[in-house]
Amino acid sequence: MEPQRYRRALHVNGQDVLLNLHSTGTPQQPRLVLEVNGPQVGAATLEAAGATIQRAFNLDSDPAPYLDHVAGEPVLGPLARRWAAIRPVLLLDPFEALLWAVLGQQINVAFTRKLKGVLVELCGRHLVVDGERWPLFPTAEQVAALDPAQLLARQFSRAKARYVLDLSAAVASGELDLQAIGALPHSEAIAELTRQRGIGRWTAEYLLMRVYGDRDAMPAGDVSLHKIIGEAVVGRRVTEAELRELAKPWAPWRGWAAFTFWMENQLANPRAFAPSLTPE
DNA sequence: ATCCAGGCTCCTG
DNA sequence: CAGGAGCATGGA
Repeated sequence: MEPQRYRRALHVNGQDVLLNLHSTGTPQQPRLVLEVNGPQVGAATLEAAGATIQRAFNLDSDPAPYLDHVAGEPVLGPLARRWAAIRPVLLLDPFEALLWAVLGQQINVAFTRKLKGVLVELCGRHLVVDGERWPLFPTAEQVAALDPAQLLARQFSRAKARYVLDLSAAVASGELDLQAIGALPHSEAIAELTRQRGIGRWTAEYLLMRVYGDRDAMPAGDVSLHKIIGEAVVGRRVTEAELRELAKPWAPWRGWAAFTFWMENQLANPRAFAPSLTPE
């Protein structure tokens, strides 16, 4: 196994820290080491960072029930086994994930990264560790304070600028409580999220899957899933309604099923979209 | 140029 | 309630 390292700045337990995750040990006995750097990192922050990483990398989840459930599926079964060692990775920060999802609506991933970079740049939040500057995703308050004209000048569409600013204001005011939504049952969480302008069903399901770890949440409106699952299972692109029907037997693992197809698709087509194996 | 991209809102029938 | 038009923007 190649040595892997993952580093990023994150707001944890009320403070900004730099997470440094790397693997050691052997392929037989792999071992993950997490370092947490920053000014005055206490035990509570260390613990919170550890819990965040453990959760985000799905380290405690057991793929066996998923594999069993789809074992009889002619297409998905073998694919799930192929990707059994790779668990769906969650996103670390709910607010960042929300804006990521909204930014990514109807545009390609490269451009989504660019737009996210604009927010980071305009707000300028960062952490300095050992003289090195690490960008931090802005707070909801910071984004809400931006002028729409700034965003329009930086390739945001009018709708996108509006969604981003309004949603940030809603999070800042507490009207949209991303933490509380994580405790709601699936359908209530979807309803709570889609109440906001700019969050449709795709975005809500995406967040359930990638932030809240709902293993059954599949963004069935996703055009990439229409193509890759449709072609893999019935030999042609399918509609959202067809995908929902086709995915029913995979419940309660539809989120993991989507992940499996995304991984497989990337193997076949390296330039295609796939969920990052490190939280973006 | 043309089509596509990890959709959403709003308006029809 | 389902379906679809219209929308904006950049990338290939």
